Formats: sequence, C-alpha cells, structure tokens
Amino acid sequence: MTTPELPTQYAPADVEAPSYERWVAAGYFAADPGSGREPYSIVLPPPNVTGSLHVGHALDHSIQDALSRRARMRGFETLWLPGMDHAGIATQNVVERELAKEGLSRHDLGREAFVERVWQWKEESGGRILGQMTKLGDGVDWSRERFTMDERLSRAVQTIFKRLFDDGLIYRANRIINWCPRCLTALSDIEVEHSEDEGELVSIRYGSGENEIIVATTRAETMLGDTAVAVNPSDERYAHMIGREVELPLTGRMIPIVADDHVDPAFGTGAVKVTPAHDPNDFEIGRRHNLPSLAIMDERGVITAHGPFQGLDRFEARPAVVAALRAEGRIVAEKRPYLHAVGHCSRCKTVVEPRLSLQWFVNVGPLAKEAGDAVRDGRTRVHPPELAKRYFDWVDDMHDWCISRQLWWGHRIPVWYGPEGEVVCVGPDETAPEGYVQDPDVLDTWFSSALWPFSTLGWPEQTEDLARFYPTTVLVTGYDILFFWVARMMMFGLYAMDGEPPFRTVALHGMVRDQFGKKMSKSFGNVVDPLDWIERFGADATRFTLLRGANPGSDVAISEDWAAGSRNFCNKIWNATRFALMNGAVSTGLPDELTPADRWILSRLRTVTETVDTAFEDFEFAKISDALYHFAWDEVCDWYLELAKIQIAAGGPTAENTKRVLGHVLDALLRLLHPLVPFVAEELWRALTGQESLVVAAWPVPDAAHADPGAEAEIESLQTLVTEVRRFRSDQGLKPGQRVAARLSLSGTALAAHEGSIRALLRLEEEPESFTPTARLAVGGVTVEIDTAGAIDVAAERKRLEKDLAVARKEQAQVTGKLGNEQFMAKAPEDVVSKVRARAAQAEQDIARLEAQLAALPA
RNA sequence: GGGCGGUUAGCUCAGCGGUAGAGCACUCGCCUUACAAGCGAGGGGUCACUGGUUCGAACCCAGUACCGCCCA
Repeated sequence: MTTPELPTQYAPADVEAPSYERWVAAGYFAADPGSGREPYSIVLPPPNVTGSLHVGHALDHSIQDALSRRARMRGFETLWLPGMDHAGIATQNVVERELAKEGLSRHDLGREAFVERVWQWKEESGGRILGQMTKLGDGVDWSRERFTMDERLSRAVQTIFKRLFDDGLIYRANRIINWCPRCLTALSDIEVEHSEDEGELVSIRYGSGENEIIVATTRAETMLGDTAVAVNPSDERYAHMIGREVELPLTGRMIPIVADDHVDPAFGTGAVKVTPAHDPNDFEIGRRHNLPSLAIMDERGVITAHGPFQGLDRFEARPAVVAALRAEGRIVAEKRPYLHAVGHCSRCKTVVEPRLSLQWFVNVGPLAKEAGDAVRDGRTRVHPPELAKRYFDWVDDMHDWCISRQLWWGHRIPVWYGPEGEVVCVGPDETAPEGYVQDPDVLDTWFSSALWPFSTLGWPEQTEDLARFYPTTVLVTGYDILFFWVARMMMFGLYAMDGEPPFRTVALHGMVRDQFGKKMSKSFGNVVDPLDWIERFGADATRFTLLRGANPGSDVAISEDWAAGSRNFCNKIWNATRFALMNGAVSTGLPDELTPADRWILSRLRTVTETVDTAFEDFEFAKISDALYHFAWDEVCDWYLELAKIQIAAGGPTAENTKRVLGHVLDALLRLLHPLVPFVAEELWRALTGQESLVVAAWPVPDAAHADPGAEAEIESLQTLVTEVRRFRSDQGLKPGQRVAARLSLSGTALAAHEGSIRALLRLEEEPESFTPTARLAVGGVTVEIDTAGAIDVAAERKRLEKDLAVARKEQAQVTGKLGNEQFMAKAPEDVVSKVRARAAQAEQDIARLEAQLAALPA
C-alpha cells in the first residue's frame, strides 16, 4: 500500500466534487429493491422548483444524509429519494414576471402556450437546488428523482382525486375562502399568515331616532355590502330592536337587526354589522338568518358597488367611506391606531380578502381523524414527543381544505361539466363525454405533495419500490411544516395505503437562527448562504456546524465563528490521520499485546460508539457531534497520539502494536464521523485503509470486551498528574520546550509503569548525580521533585498553593457538614455517603499536604 | 384570549435529585519535528424571582416576571 503525502491543511475544494462524482458513478446511493436487506427509506421534503439551497435546507438535508449514510453502513437497503414540487403560485409568478418583461401577460399566450412556457422555464432555470444539493454532499438516489408534475405523479393525483370524489370526500361549494387579490387565486387557511397590524376601529351609527344602533368595524368600506346588524339574543340592551330594520347609511338600504348567539355582547357596543359576502363569520350569520350576500368588490379588491366609491381600491375606499360617513355625522368614535390580526398571503404578503366563491374542498373529517389516530396508536411516532400535541390540536380541529386554485400551472381538476350542468369526475384512463368542458382550475400544490411518500414510489401501481420502501422509515422536516404538509401526507397516505401511515417516525427539527438566536432575514442582513460557507469552510464544516446545534425540535443558532471552528475540527482530524500515516499506522486489526494507553483509548472508543448509537436513535445530533468532537480532539489527539508517539519511539514490538491500535482507532473514528462529515472522512479513510470507499464500509459495533475501567482510571490519573505539573511549569514561567531535571517517585502507585511517558510529556530529564530540587509537588500518591534550573518564583508558587488550599478547605467544610448531619447519615443512600466520606478523606489529605508545602516555602 | 416551550459563564447551548459543564469568545505563555485552522495553562456562574417538597433542588411542585413560538 502506498501512503500518499497529505498536505498540512485540509483543502475541501480539492476533494469534494471528485468524491461526490465517484460516489454517484459507483452507484452507492442507488437503492436496490431486490436485495434481501432490510429497507430504510426517506423521502426528501421536495423543495420548491423555484427555490435555491438556503440554510434551512442545509440543516434538513444534513440530518437526512447523516441518517441515510449511517443506515447504509449498518447494512440497510437505503433509499433517500429526491425531487421537487411544482409550487403552483410561486412558479406561475416567476414566469409571469418574465413575460411581463416582454410586455406580455399569460392571457396573451393562452393557457396551453403559457403552461408550455412554464415547462420550458423549469427545464432551463428550475431546480437549481438539485445541483446545489450535490455540493452539500447529499447521498440521494438520483435515479429516482421525481417531480410532482411528472406524468406518473400526475396520474397519482388524478387517481386519488377520483377516489375521494367517488367516496364523497371531495365536494364543490360556494363558500367564503381566503382570496389573494394579487395572485388572483383562492388560498387554503394555512397559506394565510396572521400578524398584528395597525389599523383603525370606527364606530358607526346606523339608523336614527329609536331605530339607532352603533356598530364598530376595522373595515369600514365593507359596510356598503352589509345586509344586517346582529346582536346577541340575550343582550337586554337590544332585545326590543330585534326584528326591526335600520337604514344603512350612504346607501339608503334598510337592513334587519337579527339575533345571533355568536355575537359577543362584550365586544364594542355588542352590535355588529353583517357583511356575508366579505367575512367568514358574517357569512355564517347570513346563512343562519337567510340574509342576502352582497358582493361589493371584484377579484382585485376594487369596489364594484354603485356609487361614489366604485372603482376605488379597498384601501382607498376605506378612508373615503369614513369621510363620507363623518360628513353625515355618522361617526361616533374612531380609534387609531388599532392593533388587530390581519391575514396576509404567505406567497406575496398581500392582505388576504375573504371572498365568496365557488371552490372545491376536501371533507377532511374522516381523514383527519385517522391521521390523528395513527399517531395516537403509535403507528407513527412524532419526535420529539412534545410536538405531537401541536399535531393533535391541528388534525383534531381541521377545517375543510380548499383545494382549487385559479391558476394555470398545476394539476387541472379532473372534473368535467356537461351542457345540462352534469358533473363528471374523470379517472386516469377515462375520457370525458363529448361536449363536456373541464373545470378551469388546478389543484393546490399541497394536494400533490401530500402524495409524495407513495406517488414517488410508483403508486397507484403496485411497484416493487412501493412494496419495499413504504412506509418510509422516517420523515425529517421542520416543525413549522408539521400541519402544512405532514398532516396532509398522513391523511392521504393512510387513505390510499389502507391504514398504513407514510412514515414510521416523523423527526422534527427547528429553524436556523443567527448567533444571537435571531431569525434570519434579508432586511436584517444576517442571512447565511450555505453555498458561501461551503466555498469558504467546506461542505463538511457547514454540515457539522448545523448538526452540532441540532437538538430535536429546537432551533439552531449558527455563526461564522462556529463554522470556522468546524473547519478547524476537520483539519484536526486531517492532521491526526496525517500523523498516523507518517508513522506507519495500519488498520490491519488489533494486536494481542496492548499497553494501558491502548486499552484506555479502546475502552473510550467503545463508550463513544455506544453514545453515538444511542443518540442517533433519538435524533440527538448535537450529542453525536459533541461526543465525536470531544473523543477525537481531547482524547485521541491530545492524549492518545502523544502517548502513541512515545510508544512508537520505543521501537520494537510495542511500536508495531501501537501502529495497529492507532490505525484501528482512526479507522473506527472515521467510520463514526462519516455520516456527519463525509468528504474529509472518506478522503482520510481511503488513505488509511487503501479501500475504495467509506460510504459502503461497515458501521462500527461497540466491542464490550474493550470496556476497561482499570485502564481508564490509570490514564485518568496520568492525565491529572501531567496537568498538575504543567500547571506548575506554567505558573513558574518555564517554557513548554524547556527541559528540566526531575525526580519522580512513582513506585507503589498506579503510574509506576508510566515514568517514561510522564517524563516525555512533561519534558522532565533524569535527575543527575548531584540533584538539588527547587520545588516539590505532590499529586495523589506521587511526588515530583523538580530542579527549575533557577530561582523559583516563590510568590507564584505561594499563590498557586493558597488557591488549592482554599479549594480544599471549602470542599472539606461542605463535606464534613454533610457527614455531621444526622438526617443525611440516616437517610442518604450508602453509596452517596461513602462517596462523601472518600471526599472528606481526600480533602483532609490535600489540606495537610498543601499546608506543609506552604510552610516549606522560603519566606 | 387559548396552548406550548424557554430563562444555567460575555454569546449559543448541554446537564434534569447527590462535588455546575461544553464550544466559541477572553487572559497568559509557546512556531515543543501531525496540525498556529495549532499547543500548554488560566479567569469567568447567588443555574430569572418567590415559596414549597426533600437529609439534599439548576433539576420535582406551586406561583410571579420576562422572552419566544403556534393557534384564535
């Protein structure tokens, strides 16, 4: 085997792209449904076709990649399936904007040509994110890449629509829906974002004289469409007015006063205006009282009601209506600014307009019930479990889902209307009767994304993939999308797959934030571009930084400093392996003869492997990263490599054995690191082992035979001694490299066999014939006498000893207090008491020793 | 208004009954032949507040304050 010369610094850019290409070419990421292995499958939450890789994706993908890489190493038939969704509104907006530059609208092209144009855009500039995923190292199965508008996936959409339709779970109705006057389409409830905005609350006097009633509203312009005033039936103030009519100002129309339980007598005057065509609550009141619905706006939010306000935008009309009312003396009170919740289009932030229109809905009742039950009865586990409650709150109180969109880009609703008003739902292999016209609308994008876990595997065909990889093992996504998407996939998956939920586990992570825990936003200027980080710090460092902060369900704070720290970590591993290779480390199995240092690091390796395995089961990526970081840096690099240097320098069989232990430990460490930092781990592992790829190497199994508490205790006491003497050296101003003579008294202690190592680590020479130590240190049972080769800094030494003494005395006080407490002695468990006794004895000893040392110091 | 989560070192977070931890930042000394993207040493915390349970509370319970998120 040749040992390639590694540079002193890890250069990610030289390694990443070629490695990735090699992995793909070797077919490591392609799943084989025909293998006999147990399946492990993940579907990638499909990014938006208009999207590009942002730091939230980077986190989500890093987690999925870590999970699937580890699963592959553990021998599972692993599928991580990539793809995109067609993002109806977003994509249509992008292409319409492009057209606008040419002075065209989609109507100029016509529907067919427009859709053709969108496809063209998709081929050319859509899906940039897929290329970016390779930079991050995503080990996805590219042979199974899917798109929600693919023919097969579209077939799945049509199939399930037809089934739901035939089962009576899809219906068409005239309802108040959320309407975006800019996107000109209906939105579902969850596509509306609510925020506390400043508005106004205006109290208006309707009617006159005895028939006078005051209503308050934040949307004065809608009064033009009022068809009633409502009061609570139990409200005595208005009891006598129920059934009467009052004159609606500005219009001269007479409208009734109705009694409705849903009116809150405590809000405002207790009387509310009722605008059934422009408010969901009012719509319900209108239904209950048979009130007419009077639409006063068009689809762009422009007033259509006859009169002086016609042609005004809704926001221009508001002050105009108020001014007109004021001129008539109708305004009783005005509160401005008035904070209230306002809905905005999640896509374009335009204020949503409740609009009465004919739309398609999914009756979610039975589907949502089943989606909730699947989590309740454990068919699907939500992790972390605290978030399951949010899921239940949502699915147990879900409103019917408005699925029609007034767009051209998307799956067209497969319903055709006949000349006599017939309605026919057409399945995938059916054709509509002659002369029928198809519904012009398309389906909500989430309707097709809800099929993702099975449409991508071939459903409705009974494919091999579907049989093998459904239900998927785990879904990894942000908690923000739990009800947006997860709940919908649960509903459709359970419905289409006979009660088999789409995932065994839903693992939720948080949002990525900046180093102060602040949300990233363009206007705040704290947005991290993962591609920029990949370029500057490497893909591994970018991934490691994200994973290191990722605790289940909680947000991740990151900063450039931390990315640099992760890069340093990669470099540390790099150099450790480089050192090992320079010294002939080999991964050819462990030798029979092991030194205490060898046994210690192997024992630690076993523990760390176990810790990592356990943490993976609970998606505790922060714990996994920390365990490996600490093991690699603080134990392997800081101690084992230093001890190995000494063992190798000793020559002979010890040296040869050490090379094998070193090789074994690094081999295992790189395997454990591979899911997190695949590029650097791969490069080093190939250099170390000469084998083809770590991607398909076996995951380490913790070796119980390596547990060695004795060796751990031995090395720990060595560490304590070394650190203590280094502290002395540092306090005394001895340079790290400066060699000084010392006498060690180790016989009879656990460190008797370690004199050579201790001297090497501490740069202590053998004492000469005529040895006159200037300082004497005692650590545990060991005495170290040192000739500091000059006058000792008495002040520094006194300070050091006094500090230690203070610590020991404090400990003693605390501990003797406990031992003197009868209750403690009577009730505390025996192991705690004996521990405290041991601490007391230790403190006693330390105090005596330190006092003696202080007394011995020259004045 | 309803619900959930949080408050531990300068920052971000672990710890969740028995001696307060990590990373980064900070101080001091070092280019000690794997690594200055490094090495060695060090400083830094009435664990938000108030009560309770307990021999013992950062941890369990109750309440208060503040922060964040979701829903209405």
